[in-house]
Amino acid sequence: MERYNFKSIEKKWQNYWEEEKTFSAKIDKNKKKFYCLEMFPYPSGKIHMGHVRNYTIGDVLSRYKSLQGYNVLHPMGWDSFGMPAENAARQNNLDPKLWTESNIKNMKSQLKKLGLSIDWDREISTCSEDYYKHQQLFFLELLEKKLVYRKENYVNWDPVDETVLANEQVIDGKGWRSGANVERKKLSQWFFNISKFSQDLLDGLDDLKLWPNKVKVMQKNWIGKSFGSEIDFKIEGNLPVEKIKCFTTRPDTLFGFSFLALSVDHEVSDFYKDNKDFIKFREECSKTGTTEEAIAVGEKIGFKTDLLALNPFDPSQKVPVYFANFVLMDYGFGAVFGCPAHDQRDYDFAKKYDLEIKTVVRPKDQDDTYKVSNEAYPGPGVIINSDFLNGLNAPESSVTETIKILEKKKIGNKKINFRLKDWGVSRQRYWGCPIPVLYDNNGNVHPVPKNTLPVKLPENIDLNVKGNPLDLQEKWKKIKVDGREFTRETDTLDTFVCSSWYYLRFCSPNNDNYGFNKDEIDYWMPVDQYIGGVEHAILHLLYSRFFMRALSHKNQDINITEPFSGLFTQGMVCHETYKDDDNNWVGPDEIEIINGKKYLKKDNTRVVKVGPSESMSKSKKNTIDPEDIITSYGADAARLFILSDSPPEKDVQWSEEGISSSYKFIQKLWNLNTKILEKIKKDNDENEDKELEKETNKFLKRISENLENFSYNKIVANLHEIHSFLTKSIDKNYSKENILDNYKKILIAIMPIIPHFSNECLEMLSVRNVKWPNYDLSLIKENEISIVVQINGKKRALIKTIPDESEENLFKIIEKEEALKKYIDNITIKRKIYVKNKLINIII
RNA sequence: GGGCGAAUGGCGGAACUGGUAGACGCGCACGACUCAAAAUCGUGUUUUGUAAGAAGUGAGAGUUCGAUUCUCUCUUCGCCCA
Repeated sequence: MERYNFKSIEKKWQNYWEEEKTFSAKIDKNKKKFYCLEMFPYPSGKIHMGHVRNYTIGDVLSRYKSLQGYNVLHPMGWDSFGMPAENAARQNNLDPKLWTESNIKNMKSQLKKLGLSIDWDREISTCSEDYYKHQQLFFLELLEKKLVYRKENYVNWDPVDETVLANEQVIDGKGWRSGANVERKKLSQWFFNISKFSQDLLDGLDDLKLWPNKVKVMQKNWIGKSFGSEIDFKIEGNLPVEKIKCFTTRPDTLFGFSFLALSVDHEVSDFYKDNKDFIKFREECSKTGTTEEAIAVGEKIGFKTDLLALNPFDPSQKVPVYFANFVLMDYGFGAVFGCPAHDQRDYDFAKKYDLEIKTVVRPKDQDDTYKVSNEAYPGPGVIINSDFLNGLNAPESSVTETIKILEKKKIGNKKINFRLKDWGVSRQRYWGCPIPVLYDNNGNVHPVPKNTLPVKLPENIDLNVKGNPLDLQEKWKKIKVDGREFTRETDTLDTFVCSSWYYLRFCSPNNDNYGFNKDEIDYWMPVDQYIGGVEHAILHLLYSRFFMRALSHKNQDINITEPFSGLFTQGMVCHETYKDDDNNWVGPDEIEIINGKKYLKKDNTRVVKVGPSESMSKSKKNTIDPEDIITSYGADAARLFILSDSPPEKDVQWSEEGISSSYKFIQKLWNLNTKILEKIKKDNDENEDKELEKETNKFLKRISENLENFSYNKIVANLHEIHSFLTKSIDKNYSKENILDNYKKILIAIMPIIPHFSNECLEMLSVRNVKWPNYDLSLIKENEISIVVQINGKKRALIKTIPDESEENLFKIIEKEEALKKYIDNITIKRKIYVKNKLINIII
């Protein structure tokens, strides 16, 4: 029997698809559209298994929808701006553009080898001028709509590299590359006003029925709506400060007030800017870092001011005002009131500085003498020791009641606060989209005239410099407009901006005068199914949702607010980890298996330590190169295996045994195909067709359902089952016509999973222009079914009968059943529970 | 610390709205082919027991004729936020 030559067959079909432009998408208003999008990759140089999984899942869906008759848009592009290119270029003295372009070329050819149904004519790359010029125009439009603004903000500053670091580039307070202690520095930066849409972004989540709940919960928490009040505290002391505004979610605990805490960046700090102790304290604070985690874990420290704050409900109660390291300027107003009894952070602070701890909430099961001890009590209960608030249920009615009183007395207001902060988009980097803004000699902002866009990145420049290379490009920076001199903005945009609208560009990749074309986005948008890693659950997805709103803001031409109506987040690809005796990581390709034990390949004597399966990463050396896999086993085998072992939303474990078994299975399918072809050649008009029809339709039903639910791992199981059925029954007397008809349907149904194999076999049967085979429920109907007989809930027998049998008839059969006699003969039956076509439970 | 989720054979995982637990695959064992091995094919494979049977879905309780599925408590793990 001839072996399946995946190399030539896969190549053949990939060429065919390319030449025929099989996956080219065109608007056809008579057809229902389906926009399937996977998160586009960063062109790092090579695809990894995560890509294989992501794009295989999307490809299965695209091909399935296409077979069902949808007009499918399935594009691919490159998220090609960003740090790695700049770093690589710096290290090897290369041009980031050339580096990126050559990576794209390589990865594109690798993706093609996977046999993906992508419309490559729509390929886009965010670092190309054709892309970023539209982004610059959007920026200016947002500037006009006042959705972009400039403000001073603290950043992580690396004094050695003279550069701004992202939070994840700060490791233990040190720069990831230089190792220098990171400083806080105030810089003027560009911001997108995402917080303007906080409520809308939150409300929009309810309409996203096809999003995983966990992602919606994560976004909801990130937006972080909290309900409370702002309160003005009167201040006494020797400084010209009359009052300080605070935000709190627990105004009902005001009687437990024992200090007021300010951020070191609060305006009151101006009075202390020359105070040596305060300067020292502020330095101390910057060491603990500004992340919420660092603050929660770190020691709470304070600096006592000369001010006293008055309790608005009882002005005779005066408490000290502190600067404290756990108060952030960008939360509320940079000021919080401390209630140690009912907030652990405040409790720790009060203990340290020996401040009063007054209990004002008691748990429901305690009486009014209850006193907080050892730790704060933040839970629900009843208000005590609080004058006119006593007896209220906390926090439900107590918070709203307190706010009412505050408003009546004009000392506070109801206030909704959001955790979501405006999006800082300035990056002091070369390899990004230039921000199209100019400064005149007085530092005033002017948009770059739209007709002069794009602002192109200067090429062939020296990247081995400290700080932002663009800052040193004097020639590029200086520009004359209408005779006036200006200086260019040298910051570039966060790469998340590029990925916030690329889904629109795919609808009209060649539209030259604007980022997209209205008719085209009206037809294709929104994305019906977006697929990608859960690591983008918050930022990328939220930014994209914001960007769609920002574009349609004050623009009646665009009536899309949610870019992605369906979302699927796939799990990671994992692999066993290995270490040698010296605890060095060892890669799978450095290992040899002898008698079931894993040895180091190079000396064959030392056994490696097998560690847990972890997500593939270069540092742990547990990566598998997809290209090697495709070369040795073929794209269909790779696709089949990446889908087979786990549900797509969970992590999958890559294994040598697994991929090899998928490879063998395709060989088995091929052998079966050969047998079926022989069978079809022979005339045979005898008739055992019913069973074949039934099994085929059962298979089609299962595979259709599993495709709809993303249960792709179960599809692989279905495939094994139908293979096993056909292998066992191929020698039966099926008529030629029937076997052809059913086998054809099976081949079409497996096309989304293993498209090269399926197309090849269909071609051998001269089948073209295929449609998704719908199943026929009437053919699946069984004429004999098994019913479980339970005695007191325990399974005792299985009896065969016809469907929908009456309880009486069924019981007649049961009485005759030998195995059951010992249980029911001469015994009174208390009760019978009959679940039609499933089971009968006899209670004795 | 808070939120969300998960826990099923040696392993990955099935089990529709409560109704035959362990589909399918891997691994393993045995057999066939072979001088032999690999490949391939076949059979078996939750545990225990010769068997009939009994036990069994992280632990403990509850609801129910019946619980992997629902409720509560706990343990462990994962992810996110801190």
